[in-house]
Amino acid sequence: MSLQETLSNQVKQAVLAYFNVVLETVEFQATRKEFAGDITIVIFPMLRFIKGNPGQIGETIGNYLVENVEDVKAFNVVKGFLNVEISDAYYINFFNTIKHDESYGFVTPNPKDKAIMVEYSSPNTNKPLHLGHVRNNLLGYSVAEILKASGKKVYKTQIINDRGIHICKSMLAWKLFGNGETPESTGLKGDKLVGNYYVKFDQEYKKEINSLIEKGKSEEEAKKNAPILLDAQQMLQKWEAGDKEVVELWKKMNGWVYEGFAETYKNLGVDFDTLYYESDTYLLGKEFVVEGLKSGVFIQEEDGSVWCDLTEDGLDKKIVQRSDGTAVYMTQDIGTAIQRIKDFPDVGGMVYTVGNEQDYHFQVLFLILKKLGFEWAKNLYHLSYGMVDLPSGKMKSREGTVVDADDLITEMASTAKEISEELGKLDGYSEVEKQELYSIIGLGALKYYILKVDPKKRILFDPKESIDFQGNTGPFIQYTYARIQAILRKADLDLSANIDLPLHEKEKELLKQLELFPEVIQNAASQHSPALVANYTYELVKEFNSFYQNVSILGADHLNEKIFRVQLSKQVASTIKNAFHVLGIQVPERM
RNA sequence: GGGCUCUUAGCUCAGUUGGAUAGAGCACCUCCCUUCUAAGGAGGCGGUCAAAGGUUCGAAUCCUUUAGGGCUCACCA
Repeated sequence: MSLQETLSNQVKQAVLAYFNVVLETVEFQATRKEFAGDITIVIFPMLRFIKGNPGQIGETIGNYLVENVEDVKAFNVVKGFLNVEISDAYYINFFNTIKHDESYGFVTPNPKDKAIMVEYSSPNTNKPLHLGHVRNNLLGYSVAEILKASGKKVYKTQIINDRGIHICKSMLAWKLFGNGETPESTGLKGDKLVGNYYVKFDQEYKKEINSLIEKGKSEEEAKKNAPILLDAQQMLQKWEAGDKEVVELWKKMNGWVYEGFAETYKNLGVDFDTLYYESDTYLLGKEFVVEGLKSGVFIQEEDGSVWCDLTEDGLDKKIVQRSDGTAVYMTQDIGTAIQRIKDFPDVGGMVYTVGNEQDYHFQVLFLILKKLGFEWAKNLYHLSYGMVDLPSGKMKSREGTVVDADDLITEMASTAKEISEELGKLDGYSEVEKQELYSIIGLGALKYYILKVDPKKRILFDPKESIDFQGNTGPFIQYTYARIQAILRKADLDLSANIDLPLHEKEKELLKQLELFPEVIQNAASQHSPALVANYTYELVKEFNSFYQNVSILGADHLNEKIFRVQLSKQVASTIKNAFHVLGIQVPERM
């Protein structure tokens, strides 16, 4: 039984004994630092059931706790807050139970439990990944890792949008202007090369629109009838008809893009367990349109189009199949969800990492799947995240204001290099080791900067601030980890012993902070929020640095004290490592 | 216009079943390296929690209205 549960029970007993009242719940909070005590019991909510003044009630309960709970050492009451002091023995005992646990805070998955599939990234294959994708990837990956750490089996996946007019535009432009260029011939990453032709298409398209307007067409007409657009549309039709030449080109160019993406994913440190391609899934879902019609979930209009009427649920009517019988996005998503459950029967729920501009789409999708009667539909979650804005405003690919993912990663590492060289603490590191470290620090800065913000909120990405390495940043936390490693390298001690001695105030604060970690992981999992883990880690590290600066670890007066402090530092390092692991951030031995 | 959502220090953000004097970092100002890594620590400055009402012992947090941003309302994805 946890201390809080014990306290809760004892408070209830005290209230029953002294006031003859049965309490349902007891409200706890951490005692604020300006007051003596460790745990605070809030008296106010009890006033609804107990007549009397809060101070007196607090005194009564406090006395009862001191007498009946071994770990309660003392108490004080301030304005209806009962601050309870917990014995050092309790915290030392807690520490002894966790100090050899390298996976502290993590829960091992039960193989009998249902798995969760986490979808993230899901890019179009016509241009390189940018900062928006980076947020998506970091969030999706981290939430997947957090879910794993919380005791769930997880599959990471994505749906690659490899077909459609967008890729045909790149294909057409390459065919017209590419002169047979390849990644090999140009030295360009495949996704960059294909992206260049997407831009090229847009330029040509605009030229044609302008010349059509000059010839007297309206803007709308010009946009619809520009020859290059018509050609692209024709290409899409050919693709759908399975035209050999088009399909071959499509395969070739998508192949280039995949190679480019693979490199970016590798550099970003994200991975997938299974992949879905839109070209395989876009026709799925149509059979469920038939099912839905049979069961009355969908209705067919006279023109043949099929709709789902959600007006009773406060939503609109939504089309699920065009009048020509072809599938729309919604049809495909219905099919893909069902297909995934078929492919992975142990999956009991899914998380979709997709920007908040699609909130409505997912609301509708989940509702339709529920109406179609799928049991798992209630376990679908749209991990909706806010846009990434730049100080200059929104990112717009057409205006060239997007921040390229690869460039960003490179820049972060080179900034890390500059700062590291300036500080000059890496004597004895080989060039390879140094490069690896710069990458760890640069990525740490980037990932932490993005993940520390609540996913739901939009992010203002300030390049200058993102490469800040001081304060609430990834490198600050990595630095603390490296500092502890330096101590551990120097500490030639037997760390297996259980030490029992009075705690320094800073030691106690650290232990309290460590105690929170498992709960933080569980909360982060249920709320799908890496930000909770990031903010927790920052608090832990701040606490440690204060300890480090105020208390001598290796210079402790007594051997037992020294051993304990090294053990404590080691456990803090291990917890930093675990917390950062679920954020997808590595920790360095030195920096 | 309908729906959803956001607004907390100069800037970027915490603040999770409603609880004590609203907290951090950056920036600015003081101090602290012959002592375990100063990418650090100790402190200072800085607030009408967008505004106004309401609910109650108590509201940044819940409700209503208003103002200002964002997203969305396609036989696009």
